[in-house]
Amino acid sequence: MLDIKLIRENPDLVRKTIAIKHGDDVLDQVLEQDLSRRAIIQRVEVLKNKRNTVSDEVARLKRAKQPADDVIAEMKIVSDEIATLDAKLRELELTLGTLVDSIPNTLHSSVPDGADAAGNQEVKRWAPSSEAHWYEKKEGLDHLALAEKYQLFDFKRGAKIAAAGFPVYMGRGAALERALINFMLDTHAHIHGYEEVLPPFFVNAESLRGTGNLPKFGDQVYYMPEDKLYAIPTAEVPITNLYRDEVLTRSQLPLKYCGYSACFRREAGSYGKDTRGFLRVHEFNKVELVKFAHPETSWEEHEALTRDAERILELLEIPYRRLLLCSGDTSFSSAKTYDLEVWASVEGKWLEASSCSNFESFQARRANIRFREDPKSKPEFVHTLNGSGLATSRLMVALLENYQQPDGTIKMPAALQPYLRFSVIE
RNA sequence: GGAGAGGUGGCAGAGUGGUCGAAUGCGGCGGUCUCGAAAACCGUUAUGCCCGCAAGGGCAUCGAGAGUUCGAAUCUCUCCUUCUCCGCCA
Repeated sequence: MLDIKLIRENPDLVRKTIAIKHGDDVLDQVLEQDLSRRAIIQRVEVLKNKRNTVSDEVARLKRAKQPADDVIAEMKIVSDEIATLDAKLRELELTLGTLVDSIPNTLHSSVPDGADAAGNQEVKRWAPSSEAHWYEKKEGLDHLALAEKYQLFDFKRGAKIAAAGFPVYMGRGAALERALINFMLDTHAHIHGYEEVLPPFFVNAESLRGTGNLPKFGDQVYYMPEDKLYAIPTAEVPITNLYRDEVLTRSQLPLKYCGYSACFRREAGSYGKDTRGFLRVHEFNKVELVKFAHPETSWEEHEALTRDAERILELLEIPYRRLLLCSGDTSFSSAKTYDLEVWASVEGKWLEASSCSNFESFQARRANIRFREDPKSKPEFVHTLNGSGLATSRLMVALLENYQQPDGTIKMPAALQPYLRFSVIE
Protein backbone atom coordinates (compact mmCIF):
# COMPACT_ATOMS: atom_id res chain seq x y z
CA MET A 1 0.00 0.00 0.00
CA LEU A 2 1.28 3.42 -0.91
CA ASP A 3 1.02 6.36 1.43
CA ILE A 4 -2.05 8.40 0.52
CA LYS A 5 0.04 11.52 1.04
CA LEU A 6 2.55 10.33 -1.55
CA ILE A 7 -0.30 9.68 -3.98
CA ARG A 8 -1.75 13.12 -3.30
CA GLU A 9 1.59 14.86 -3.76
CA ASN A 10 3.03 12.82 -6.65
CA PRO A 11 0.07 11.88 -8.82
CA ASP A 12 2.17 11.75 -11.98
CA LEU A 13 4.63 9.26 -10.53
CA VAL A 14 1.79 7.07 -9.32
CA ARG A 15 -0.04 7.26 -12.63
CA LYS A 16 3.13 6.20 -14.44
CA THR A 17 3.71 3.30 -12.05
CA ILE A 18 0.18 2.01 -12.51
CA ALA A 19 0.60 2.06 -16.29
CA ILE A 20 3.98 0.31 -16.19
CA LYS A 21 2.73 -2.46 -13.91
CA HIS A 22 -0.48 -2.91 -15.88
CA GLY A 23 -2.76 -1.87 -13.02
CA ASP A 24 -6.23 -0.37 -13.23
CA ASP A 25 -6.14 3.38 -13.61
CA VAL A 26 -7.86 4.29 -10.37
CA LEU A 27 -5.82 7.39 -9.65
CA ASP A 28 -8.46 10.03 -10.49
CA GLN A 29 -11.03 8.17 -8.42
CA VAL A 30 -8.58 7.97 -5.53
CA LEU A 31 -7.79 11.68 -5.63
CA GLU A 32 -11.44 12.62 -5.84
CA GLN A 33 -12.48 10.32 -2.99
CA ASP A 34 -9.57 11.51 -0.90
CA LEU A 35 -10.89 15.06 -1.24
CA SER A 36 -14.46 14.09 -0.31
CA ARG A 37 -13.18 12.06 2.58
CA ARG A 38 -11.33 14.98 4.08
CA ALA A 39 -14.26 17.33 3.50
CA ILE A 40 -16.59 14.99 5.41
CA ILE A 41 -14.09 14.55 8.22
CA GLN A 42 -13.90 18.29 8.68
CA ARG A 43 -17.68 18.62 8.85
CA VAL A 44 -18.25 15.69 11.18
CA GLU A 45 -15.46 16.69 13.53
CA VAL A 46 -16.95 20.14 14.07
CA LEU A 47 -20.21 18.44 15.01
CA LYS A 48 -18.50 15.97 17.31
CA ASN A 49 -16.68 18.79 19.00
CA LYS A 50 -20.03 20.46 19.62
CA ARG A 51 -21.52 17.24 20.96
CA ASN A 52 -18.61 16.76 23.35
CA THR A 53 -18.85 20.32 24.64
CA VAL A 54 -22.61 20.19 25.12
CA SER A 55 -22.47 16.76 26.75
CA ASP A 56 -20.22 18.24 29.40
CA GLU A 57 -22.81 20.99 29.82
CA VAL A 58 -25.56 18.39 30.29
CA ALA A 59 -23.50 16.66 32.94
CA ARG A 60 -23.00 19.95 34.74
CA LEU A 61 -26.75 20.78 34.63
CA LYS A 62 -27.68 17.31 35.90
CA ARG A 63 -25.29 17.59 38.78
CA ALA A 64 -26.75 20.98 39.63
CA LYS A 65 -30.20 19.37 39.42
CA GLN A 66 -31.23 21.75 36.68
CA PRO A 67 -33.37 20.83 33.69
CA ALA A 68 -31.45 19.85 30.54
CA ASP A 69 -34.27 18.68 28.29
CA ASP A 70 -33.87 21.48 25.75
CA VAL A 71 -30.18 20.89 25.27
CA ILE A 72 -30.70 17.13 25.04
CA ALA A 73 -33.35 17.54 22.37
CA GLU A 74 -31.03 19.80 20.41
CA MET A 75 -28.19 17.33 20.69
CA LYS A 76 -30.38 14.51 19.46
CA ILE A 77 -30.50 16.29 16.10
CA VAL A 78 -26.74 16.83 16.04
CA SER A 79 -26.16 13.18 16.92
CA ASP A 80 -28.37 12.01 14.07
CA GLU A 81 -26.41 14.16 11.66
CA ILE A 82 -23.15 12.73 12.99
CA ALA A 83 -24.47 9.22 12.51
CA THR A 84 -25.38 9.97 8.90
CA LEU A 85 -22.00 11.50 8.12
CA ASP A 86 -20.13 8.72 9.91
CA ALA A 87 -21.93 6.12 7.84
CA LYS A 88 -21.09 7.99 4.66
CA LEU A 89 -17.46 8.27 5.78
CA ARG A 90 -17.18 4.56 6.60
CA GLU A 91 -18.46 3.66 3.18
CA LEU A 92 -16.14 6.11 1.47
CA GLU A 93 -13.09 4.90 3.41
CA LEU A 94 -13.90 1.32 2.51
CA THR A 95 -14.01 2.00 -1.23
CA LEU A 96 -11.04 4.35 -1.04
CA GLY A 97 -9.08 1.70 0.86
CA THR A 98 -9.86 -0.90 -1.78
CA LEU A 99 -8.76 1.44 -4.55
CA VAL A 100 -5.51 2.38 -2.81
CA ASP A 101 -4.87 -1.32 -2.14
CA SER A 102 -5.00 -1.94 -5.87
CA ILE A 103 -2.22 0.56 -6.66
CA PRO A 104 1.15 -1.15 -7.19
CA ASN A 105 4.39 -0.18 -5.48
CA THR A 106 6.62 2.42 -7.10
CA LEU A 107 9.89 1.27 -8.64
CA HIS A 108 13.49 1.87 -7.64
CA SER A 109 15.45 4.14 -9.98
CA SER A 110 17.81 1.32 -11.00
CA VAL A 111 14.98 -0.76 -12.50
CA PRO A 112 15.25 -0.74 -16.30
CA ASP A 113 12.26 0.16 -18.46
CA GLY A 114 10.58 -2.72 -20.18
CA ALA A 115 7.16 -4.02 -21.01
CA ASP A 116 7.49 -7.69 -20.08
CA ALA A 117 9.93 -10.51 -19.34
CA ALA A 118 11.76 -9.81 -22.61
CA GLY A 119 13.03 -6.57 -21.07
CA ASN A 120 14.70 -8.24 -18.09
CA GLN A 121 18.45 -7.74 -17.89
CA GLU A 122 20.86 -10.56 -17.25
CA VAL A 123 23.30 -8.97 -14.83
CA LYS A 124 25.33 -12.00 -13.88
CA ARG A 125 26.08 -15.53 -14.93
CA TRP A 126 27.86 -18.13 -12.85
CA ALA A 127 29.05 -21.68 -13.40
CA PRO A 128 31.38 -23.98 -11.45
CA SER A 129 34.03 -23.34 -14.09
CA SER A 130 34.30 -20.82 -16.87
CA GLU A 131 33.86 -23.31 -19.68
CA ALA A 132 31.06 -22.49 -22.06
CA HIS A 133 29.74 -26.06 -22.19
CA TRP A 134 27.87 -25.50 -18.98
CA TYR A 135 25.18 -23.65 -20.84
CA GLU A 136 24.73 -26.09 -23.69
CA LYS A 137 21.83 -28.44 -23.99
CA LYS A 138 23.01 -31.87 -22.97
CA GLU A 139 21.95 -35.33 -24.10
CA GLY A 140 20.47 -37.54 -21.44
CA LEU A 141 17.28 -38.29 -19.58
CA ASP A 142 15.22 -35.35 -18.41
CA HIS A 143 14.22 -35.10 -14.77
CA LEU A 144 10.96 -36.93 -15.35
CA ALA A 145 12.63 -39.88 -17.02
CA LEU A 146 15.29 -39.94 -14.31
CA ALA A 147 12.62 -39.86 -11.63
CA GLU A 148 10.92 -42.83 -13.22
CA LYS A 149 14.11 -44.79 -13.77
CA TYR A 150 15.22 -44.44 -10.15
CA GLN A 151 11.72 -44.16 -8.62
CA LEU A 152 12.42 -40.81 -7.03
CA PHE A 153 9.04 -39.13 -7.42
CA ASP A 154 5.60 -40.41 -8.22
CA PHE A 155 3.42 -37.85 -9.97
CA LYS A 156 0.74 -40.36 -10.99
CA ARG A 157 0.09 -41.63 -7.50
CA GLY A 158 0.28 -38.06 -6.24
CA ALA A 159 -2.58 -37.27 -8.60
CA LYS A 160 -4.49 -40.30 -7.33
CA ILE A 161 -4.21 -39.55 -3.66
CA ALA A 162 -4.53 -35.75 -4.01
CA ALA A 163 -4.68 -34.13 -7.44
CA ALA A 164 -2.45 -33.43 -10.41
CA GLY A 165 0.43 -31.23 -9.33
CA PHE A 166 0.88 -32.80 -5.91
CA PRO A 167 4.06 -34.86 -6.20
CA VAL A 168 4.99 -37.78 -3.96
CA TYR A 169 8.68 -38.03 -3.07
CA MET A 170 9.85 -41.62 -2.81
CA GLY A 171 12.96 -43.32 -1.43
CA ARG A 172 16.12 -41.51 -2.51
CA GLY A 173 13.99 -38.72 -4.00
CA ALA A 174 12.47 -38.03 -0.59
CA ALA A 175 15.90 -38.25 1.06
CA LEU A 176 17.37 -35.85 -1.48
CA GLU A 177 14.52 -33.38 -1.01
CA ARG A 178 15.01 -33.49 2.76
CA ALA A 179 18.79 -33.12 2.36
CA LEU A 180 18.34 -30.03 0.19
CA ILE A 181 16.01 -28.39 2.69
CA ASN A 182 18.31 -29.12 5.62
CA PHE A 183 21.39 -27.99 3.73
CA MET A 184 19.80 -24.69 2.79
CA LEU A 185 18.45 -24.04 6.28
CA ASP A 186 21.79 -24.84 7.92
CA THR A 187 23.71 -22.65 5.49
CA HIS A 188 21.45 -19.65 6.04
CA ALA A 189 21.11 -20.16 9.77
CA HIS A 190 24.72 -20.95 10.63
CA ILE A 191 26.75 -19.21 7.93
CA HIS A 192 24.59 -16.34 6.70
CA GLY A 193 23.25 -15.40 10.14
CA TYR A 194 19.49 -15.84 9.68
CA GLU A 195 17.29 -17.03 12.51
CA GLU A 196 15.42 -20.20 11.64
CA VAL A 197 11.61 -20.21 11.81
CA LEU A 198 9.17 -23.00 11.13
CA PRO A 199 5.89 -21.15 10.59
CA PRO A 200 2.29 -22.35 10.37
CA PHE A 201 1.30 -23.40 6.86
CA PHE A 202 -2.17 -21.87 7.21
CA VAL A 203 -2.77 -18.16 7.76
CA ASN A 204 -5.73 -15.82 8.08
CA ALA A 205 -6.93 -13.24 5.57
CA GLU A 206 -5.29 -10.33 7.37
CA SER A 207 -1.85 -11.89 6.93
CA LEU A 208 -2.36 -12.37 3.21
CA ARG A 209 -3.50 -8.79 2.93
CA GLY A 210 -0.36 -7.68 4.72
CA THR A 211 1.96 -9.21 2.15
CA GLY A 212 -0.21 -8.10 -0.78
CA ASN A 213 -1.54 -11.52 -1.82
CA LEU A 214 -5.06 -10.40 -1.02
CA PRO A 215 -7.25 -9.09 -2.43
CA LYS A 216 -5.55 -9.01 -5.84
CA PHE A 217 -4.35 -12.62 -6.02
CA GLY A 218 -7.07 -14.34 -4.02
CA ASP A 219 -7.80 -16.82 -6.80
CA GLN A 220 -4.25 -18.23 -6.52
CA VAL A 221 -4.60 -19.27 -2.89
CA TYR A 222 -6.23 -22.39 -1.40
CA TYR A 223 -8.94 -21.44 1.08
CA MET A 224 -10.70 -23.42 3.78
CA PRO A 225 -13.97 -21.57 4.34
CA GLU A 226 -15.03 -23.60 7.39
CA ASP A 227 -12.08 -22.23 9.29
CA LYS A 228 -11.45 -19.04 7.33
CA LEU A 229 -7.85 -20.10 6.77
CA TYR A 230 -5.65 -19.99 3.69
CA ALA A 231 -2.85 -22.41 2.77
CA ILE A 232 0.30 -20.32 2.41
CA PRO A 233 1.67 -19.77 -1.12
CA THR A 234 5.08 -19.06 0.45
CA ALA A 235 6.62 -18.79 3.93
CA GLU A 236 7.02 -15.09 3.15
CA VAL A 237 3.42 -14.64 4.31
CA PRO A 238 3.61 -16.00 7.87
CA ILE A 239 7.17 -14.76 8.45
CA THR A 240 6.58 -11.20 7.23
CA ASN A 241 3.44 -11.08 9.38
CA LEU A 242 5.35 -12.09 12.52
CA TYR A 243 5.63 -8.40 13.36
CA ARG A 244 2.32 -7.20 11.96
CA ASP A 245 0.93 -4.36 14.10
CA GLU A 246 4.12 -4.19 16.14
CA VAL A 247 6.72 -1.51 16.77
CA LEU A 248 10.34 -2.69 16.74
CA THR A 249 13.38 -0.84 18.07
CA ARG A 250 16.19 0.35 15.83
CA SER A 251 18.66 -1.96 17.56
CA GLN A 252 16.63 -4.99 16.47
CA LEU A 253 17.14 -4.14 12.79
CA PRO A 254 17.89 -5.78 10.52
CA LEU A 255 15.94 -8.87 11.55
CA LYS A 256 16.85 -11.81 9.33
CA TYR A 257 14.78 -14.98 9.17
CA CYS A 258 15.02 -18.15 7.16
CA GLY A 259 12.20 -20.64 7.16
CA TYR A 260 11.13 -23.80 5.45
CA SER A 261 7.56 -24.36 4.39
CA ALA A 262 5.54 -26.29 1.93
CA CYS A 263 4.02 -23.83 -0.55
CA PHE A 264 0.54 -24.21 -1.99
CA ARG A 265 -0.49 -22.49 -5.21
CA ARG A 266 -3.61 -23.00 -7.25
CA GLU A 267 -1.86 -21.75 -10.41
CA ALA A 268 -5.26 -20.98 -11.86
CA GLY A 269 -5.04 -19.93 -15.48
CA SER A 270 -1.61 -21.38 -16.16
CA TYR A 271 -2.64 -24.81 -17.41
CA GLY A 272 -0.60 -26.13 -20.28
CA LYS A 273 2.40 -23.93 -19.70
CA ASP A 274 5.51 -25.62 -18.32
CA THR A 275 3.40 -28.11 -16.44
CA ARG A 276 5.53 -31.19 -16.89
CA GLY A 277 6.80 -32.83 -13.74
CA PHE A 278 8.23 -30.37 -11.28
CA LEU A 279 8.14 -27.36 -13.56
CA ARG A 280 4.79 -26.23 -12.21
CA VAL A 281 3.18 -27.90 -9.22
CA HIS A 282 0.50 -27.01 -6.68
CA GLU A 283 2.59 -28.04 -3.70
CA PHE A 284 6.33 -27.62 -3.43
CA ASN A 285 8.97 -27.03 -0.80
CA LYS A 286 10.88 -23.83 -0.29
CA VAL A 287 13.27 -22.21 2.13
CA GLU A 288 12.46 -18.52 2.31
CA LEU A 289 14.58 -15.60 3.43
CA VAL A 290 12.85 -12.60 5.01
CA LYS A 291 14.38 -9.38 6.32
CA PHE A 292 13.01 -6.45 8.25
CA ALA A 293 15.44 -3.63 7.52
CA HIS A 294 16.07 0.01 8.35
CA PRO A 295 15.05 2.19 5.36
CA GLU A 296 18.59 3.53 5.09
CA THR A 297 20.18 0.11 4.60
CA SER A 298 17.48 -1.86 2.83
CA TRP A 299 19.19 -1.67 -0.57
CA GLU A 300 22.43 -3.07 0.82
CA GLU A 301 20.36 -5.76 2.51
CA HIS A 302 18.71 -6.55 -0.80
CA GLU A 303 22.07 -7.16 -2.47
CA ALA A 304 23.23 -9.25 0.49
CA LEU A 305 20.04 -11.32 0.52
CA THR A 306 20.40 -12.05 -3.18
CA ARG A 307 24.02 -13.09 -2.60
CA ASP A 308 22.92 -15.41 0.21
CA ALA A 309 20.53 -17.17 -2.17
CA GLU A 310 23.21 -17.37 -4.89
CA ARG A 311 25.64 -18.89 -2.43
CA ILE A 312 23.41 -21.97 -2.16
CA LEU A 313 23.66 -22.55 -5.90
CA GLU A 314 27.42 -22.02 -5.83
CA LEU A 315 27.85 -24.53 -3.02
CA LEU A 316 25.71 -26.98 -4.96
CA GLU A 317 27.70 -26.16 -8.10
CA ILE A 318 24.66 -25.48 -10.20
CA PRO A 319 25.01 -22.91 -13.01
CA TYR A 320 22.74 -19.94 -12.64
CA ARG A 321 22.15 -16.44 -13.85
CA ARG A 322 20.80 -13.36 -12.13
CA LEU A 323 18.18 -11.28 -13.87
CA LEU A 324 17.25 -7.75 -12.94
CA LEU A 325 13.55 -7.61 -13.68
CA CYS A 326 12.44 -4.71 -15.83
CA SER A 327 9.68 -2.33 -14.77
CA GLY A 328 6.88 -4.21 -16.50
CA ASP A 329 7.87 -7.59 -15.04
CA THR A 330 8.44 -6.41 -11.47
CA SER A 331 5.65 -7.66 -9.25
CA PHE A 332 2.85 -5.59 -7.77
CA SER A 333 4.38 -5.15 -4.30
CA SER A 334 8.05 -4.98 -5.23
CA ALA A 335 10.26 -1.93 -5.80
CA LYS A 336 13.02 -4.02 -7.35
CA THR A 337 13.45 -7.73 -7.96
CA TYR A 338 16.27 -10.04 -8.95
CA ASP A 339 15.34 -13.47 -10.26
CA LEU A 340 17.79 -16.33 -10.03
CA GLU A 341 17.44 -18.90 -12.74
CA VAL A 342 19.15 -22.29 -12.74
CA TRP A 343 20.29 -24.02 -15.88
CA ALA A 344 18.62 -27.37 -16.50
CA SER A 345 20.93 -28.94 -19.04
CA VAL A 346 18.73 -31.65 -20.53
CA GLU A 347 15.64 -29.49 -20.52
CA GLY A 348 17.91 -26.89 -22.11
CA LYS A 349 16.17 -24.15 -20.21
CA TRP A 350 16.71 -21.57 -17.52
CA LEU A 351 14.31 -22.24 -14.66
CA GLU A 352 13.34 -19.64 -12.09
CA ALA A 353 14.42 -20.87 -8.66
CA SER A 354 14.40 -17.66 -6.67
CA SER A 355 13.01 -14.19 -6.65
CA CYS A 356 14.59 -11.60 -4.35
CA SER A 357 12.69 -8.38 -3.74
CA ASN A 358 12.80 -5.21 -1.73
CA PHE A 359 9.28 -4.03 -0.96
CA GLU A 360 10.49 -0.91 0.84
CA SER A 361 7.60 0.27 3.05
CA PHE A 362 4.84 -1.11 0.78
CA GLN A 363 4.20 -4.30 2.76
CA ALA A 364 5.10 -2.67 6.06
CA ARG A 365 2.42 -0.04 5.56
CA ARG A 366 -0.17 -2.67 4.69
CA ALA A 367 0.85 -4.86 7.62
CA ASN A 368 1.63 -1.94 9.95
CA ILE A 369 5.17 -3.04 10.82
CA ARG A 370 7.12 -0.17 12.33
CA PHE A 371 10.26 0.69 14.28
CA ARG A 372 11.45 3.54 16.43
CA GLU A 373 14.72 5.29 15.61
CA ASP A 374 15.16 5.89 19.37
CA PRO A 375 12.80 5.58 22.34
CA LYS A 376 11.48 9.13 21.90
CA SER A 377 10.94 9.23 18.16
CA LYS A 378 7.78 8.53 16.21
CA PRO A 379 7.35 5.04 14.80
CA GLU A 380 8.29 4.71 11.10
CA PHE A 381 7.66 1.87 8.71
CA VAL A 382 10.42 -0.70 8.27
CA HIS A 383 11.44 -1.98 4.88
CA THR A 384 10.64 -5.63 4.21
CA LEU A 385 12.56 -7.86 1.85
CA ASN A 386 12.38 -11.47 0.89
CA GLY A 387 13.75 -14.02 -1.46
CA SER A 388 13.57 -17.72 -2.05
CA GLY A 389 16.62 -19.38 -0.73
CA LEU A 390 15.55 -21.51 -2.65
CA ALA A 391 12.58 -23.47 -4.00
CA THR A 392 13.51 -27.14 -4.21
CA SER A 393 11.30 -28.17 -7.12
CA ARG A 394 13.07 -26.28 -9.91
CA LEU A 395 16.39 -26.82 -8.18
CA MET A 396 15.73 -30.54 -8.20
CA VAL A 397 15.18 -30.50 -11.97
CA ALA A 398 18.51 -28.75 -12.56
CA LEU A 399 20.32 -30.91 -10.04
CA LEU A 400 19.20 -34.24 -11.45
CA GLU A 401 19.80 -33.27 -15.05
CA ASN A 402 23.16 -31.55 -14.49
CA TYR A 403 24.57 -34.23 -12.22
CA GLN A 404 23.62 -37.01 -14.57
CA GLN A 405 26.77 -38.92 -15.54
CA PRO A 406 27.55 -40.37 -18.98
CA ASP A 407 26.76 -43.84 -17.59
CA GLY A 408 23.27 -42.74 -16.56
CA THR A 409 23.87 -42.62 -12.83
CA ILE A 410 23.36 -39.42 -10.85
CA LYS A 411 26.18 -38.15 -8.72
CA MET A 412 25.21 -36.23 -5.58
CA PRO A 413 26.69 -32.76 -4.97
CA ALA A 414 29.55 -32.76 -2.48
CA ALA A 415 27.83 -30.12 -0.36
CA LEU A 416 24.91 -32.48 0.28
CA GLN A 417 27.05 -35.42 1.36
CA PRO A 418 26.75 -34.69 5.10
CA TYR A 419 22.97 -34.85 4.63
CA LEU A 420 22.80 -38.06 2.59
CA ARG A 421 23.52 -41.76 3.11
CA PHE A 422 24.41 -42.29 -0.56
CA SER A 423 26.76 -40.47 -2.93
CA VAL A 424 25.29 -41.60 -6.20
CA ILE A 425 21.87 -42.65 -7.43
CA GLU A 426 22.30 -45.80 -9.50
C1' G B 1 -16.95 -30.52 21.12
C1' G B 2 -19.18 -29.04 26.41
C1' A B 3 -18.87 -25.73 30.99
C1' G B 4 -16.84 -21.47 33.37
C1' A B 5 -13.61 -16.93 33.99
C1' G B 6 -10.97 -13.04 31.66
C1' G B 7 -9.09 -9.36 27.66
C1' U B 8 -7.80 -1.56 30.13
C1' G B 9 -1.53 2.58 28.24
C1' G B 10 5.65 -0.57 27.50
C1' C B 11 4.26 -3.94 31.93
C1' A B 12 1.26 -4.70 36.44
C1' G B 13 -3.40 -3.07 37.86
C1' A B 14 -7.91 0.42 39.47
C1' G B 15 -12.21 2.08 37.29
C1' U B 16 -19.84 -0.43 36.25
C1' G B 17 -23.36 5.67 32.33
C1' G B 18 -21.30 12.27 32.56
C1' U B 19 -14.96 16.99 35.02
C1' C B 20 -12.05 9.24 32.26
C1' G B 21 -7.16 9.38 27.37
C1' A B 22 -8.19 6.93 31.77
C1' A B 23 -6.05 6.48 39.29
C1' U B 24 -1.80 4.08 41.32
C1' G B 25 2.75 1.28 41.00
C1' C B 26 6.84 -0.39 37.94
C1' G B 27 9.64 0.62 33.70
C1' G B 28 11.47 4.55 29.96
C1' C B 29 13.22 9.62 29.11
C1' G B 30 14.96 14.53 31.13
C1' G B 31 16.60 17.06 35.48
C1' U B 32 18.14 18.17 40.85
C1' C B 33 21.64 16.10 44.24
C1' U B 34 26.83 13.51 43.63
C1' C B 35 33.79 13.30 42.07
C1' G B 36 30.75 9.45 39.80
C1' A B 37 26.88 6.01 40.73
C1' A B 38 22.83 4.25 43.71
C1' A B 39 18.90 6.11 46.60
C1' A B 40 15.64 10.13 47.12
C1' C B 41 13.04 14.07 44.92
C1' C B 42 10.94 16.99 40.62
C1' G B 43 9.21 16.87 35.70
C1' U B 44 7.87 14.03 31.57
C1' U B 45 6.17 9.65 29.17
C1' A B 46 0.55 6.42 23.57
C1' U B 47 -1.05 5.98 18.52
C1' G B 48 -3.73 7.32 14.18
C1' C B 49 -6.33 10.95 11.50
C1' C B 50 -8.09 16.20 10.18
C1' C B 51 -6.99 21.68 9.87
C1' G B 52 -2.45 24.72 9.92
C1' C B 53 3.93 27.32 6.91
C1' A B 54 4.32 26.92 12.04
C1' A B 55 2.86 27.64 16.92
C1' G B 56 -1.15 25.23 17.96
C1' G B 57 -6.18 23.36 17.72
C1' G B 58 -9.69 19.37 16.86
C1' C B 59 -11.49 14.14 16.30
C1' A B 60 -10.90 9.01 17.37
C1' U B 61 -8.93 4.87 20.09
C1' C B 62 -9.88 0.75 27.09
C1' G B 63 -9.49 -7.11 22.20
C1' A B 64 -12.54 -6.23 17.09
C1' G B 65 -17.17 -4.88 14.95
C1' A B 66 -22.30 -3.42 15.41
C1' G B 67 -26.10 -1.31 18.69
C1' U B 68 -28.72 1.48 22.97
C1' U B 69 -28.10 6.77 24.77
C1' C B 70 -27.95 13.81 24.48
C1' G B 71 -23.42 11.22 26.40
C1' A B 72 -20.21 4.40 26.68
C1' A B 73 -13.91 1.70 29.22
C1' U B 74 -18.68 1.10 31.90
C1' C B 75 -25.17 -1.41 29.24
C1' U B 76 -26.76 -5.06 24.81
C1' C B 77 -25.42 -8.33 20.59
C1' U B 78 -21.82 -10.80 17.30
C1' C B 79 -16.92 -12.22 16.52
C1' C B 80 -11.69 -12.96 17.92
C1' U B 81 -8.50 -14.37 21.75
C1' U B 82 -6.31 -16.10 26.65
C1' C B 83 -6.83 -19.15 30.98
C1' U B 84 -9.25 -23.32 34.02
C1' C B 85 -12.11 -27.93 34.10
C1' C B 86 -14.45 -32.11 31.24
C1' G B 87 -14.51 -34.99 26.60
C1' C B 88 -11.72 -36.49 22.23
C1' C B 89 -6.99 -37.06 20.11
C1' A B 90 -1.13 -37.31 17.14
